[in-house]
Amino acid sequence: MTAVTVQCCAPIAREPLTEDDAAELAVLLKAVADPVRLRLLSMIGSHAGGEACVCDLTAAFDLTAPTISHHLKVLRTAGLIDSERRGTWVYYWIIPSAVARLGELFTPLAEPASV
Amino acid sequence: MTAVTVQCCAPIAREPLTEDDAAELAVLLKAVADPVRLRLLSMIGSHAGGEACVCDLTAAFDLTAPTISHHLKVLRTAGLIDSERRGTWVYYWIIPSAVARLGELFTPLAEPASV
DNA sequence: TCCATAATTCGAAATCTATCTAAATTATAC
DNA sequence: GTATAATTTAGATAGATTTCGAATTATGGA
Repeated sequence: MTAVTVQCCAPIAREPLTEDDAAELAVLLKAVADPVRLRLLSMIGSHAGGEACVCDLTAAFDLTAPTISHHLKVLRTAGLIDSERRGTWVYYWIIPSAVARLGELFTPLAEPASV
Repeated sequence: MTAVTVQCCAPIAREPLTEDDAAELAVLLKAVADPVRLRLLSMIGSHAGGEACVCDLTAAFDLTAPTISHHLKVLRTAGLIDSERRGTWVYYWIIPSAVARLGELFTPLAEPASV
């Protein structure tokens, strides 16, 4: 036998969020609620080797370097990505646990009761 | 034996999002990237009976009725909640599949390889 | 039919966000 | 030193967002 668990509801729907928790969560969600940042996140995450050079990222958009830099900083401040300089270039990678935490907010806690 | 699955990565990080997909997703994420709407969503979802009256929701905030109405409309337009008038009052409930879809974006597809 | 209440819609004000240009700054390689 | 990659800063602008008060719609009861 496997799952005794009950498909309840996303953590966000189990009990009302406090005002403070909601404010904090909104900051995290705002970080990903932008088309450019979503693409940056997915480009970084899907890049070979798990990391991407800013030079590649900037080249993929029709935006200036300062603008890309700004978006990367928003993602970084939110704790979703991290970076390191190696020689001339700066590389970014995803922090999987942070992204997973986002997912857990909306995902039912338990597996569906075995069908 | 249970899981042969590999913990890969969130769908968002498997391959780069197209510009169109990113734009569409951003709309959905923007809907939840607001403290008031997050609280509304969690209040509706955690309310006894699975639905909540606008009158209860409005009373819980220090905001006017039109403002709450606006936020409910954003959530509704995003497909996250639905509503029905019953007599004098209007009731809202969560659309679980829509909320779950949000979660799936950031959740690793597979269970962790059995430890 | 008229009135009171619940909720939404409308229109406007204040604020925030994304983006640019341009310039300055930092770090590294040659 | 000089060139390149990237970030930061400042100021500017266009557009989106949050919020309100007033007007509107829908319903139930006197």
